[in-house]
Amino acid sequence: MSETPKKIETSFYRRSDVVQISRELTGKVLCTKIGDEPKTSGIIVETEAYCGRNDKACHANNGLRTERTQVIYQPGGLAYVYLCYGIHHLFNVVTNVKDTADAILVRAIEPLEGLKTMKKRRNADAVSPKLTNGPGKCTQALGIITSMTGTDLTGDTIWIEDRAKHTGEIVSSPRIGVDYAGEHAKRAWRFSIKSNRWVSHR
DNA sequence: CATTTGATGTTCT
DNA sequence: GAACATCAAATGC
Repeated sequence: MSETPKKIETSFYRRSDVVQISRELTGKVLCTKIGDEPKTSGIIVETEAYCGRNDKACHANNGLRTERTQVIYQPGGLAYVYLCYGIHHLFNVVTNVKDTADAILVRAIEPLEGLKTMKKRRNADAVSPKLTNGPGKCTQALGIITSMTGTDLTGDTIWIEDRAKHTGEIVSSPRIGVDYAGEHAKRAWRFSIKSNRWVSHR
């Protein structure tokens, strides 16, 4: 009667509606297995959608194609990890087909497996919301770093599982930290699980 | 409590 | 040289 963890496959990521995928991603389980360390995982409780076309908040807005953003143009199902403010590694899921620059930022998770390892990586002595309730904290707890950009999410380093687990109502709200995007910053493309204590707050 | 500020490094102009 | 999808510690009530 165990739940059968099912790894999400490529077809899930390659659909065209990044906002819809972003919504569906909440409640799924993000997992990592880095080197010899134990598997770590957590329920995705907060995501944000970024669309390459006509979205100023996206790094690859308006066809901007650089060394950093090229992975977003790859077919869906890859990881896009980049360094923010010189310190934090932010993890995104690349979606849609080749040459379309859509991606989803994972902003917060609810710790599930490998708690001891995550605490060690975060240099924390207790499991509390502080452990993973922000995009930079998630990646640190899961051991994700920028060199993992381009990692295939159907591989055995970073992947996402679909467990039919009850989570909660999904609510949408404006994206965070993208005020520079003008009108586009107001788009309600952030999805989170209602009343979940692991969701980030501003 | 709320608000401010320093840390930090890669990317792009 | 400026900007940046952030965090934690310090300061001000």
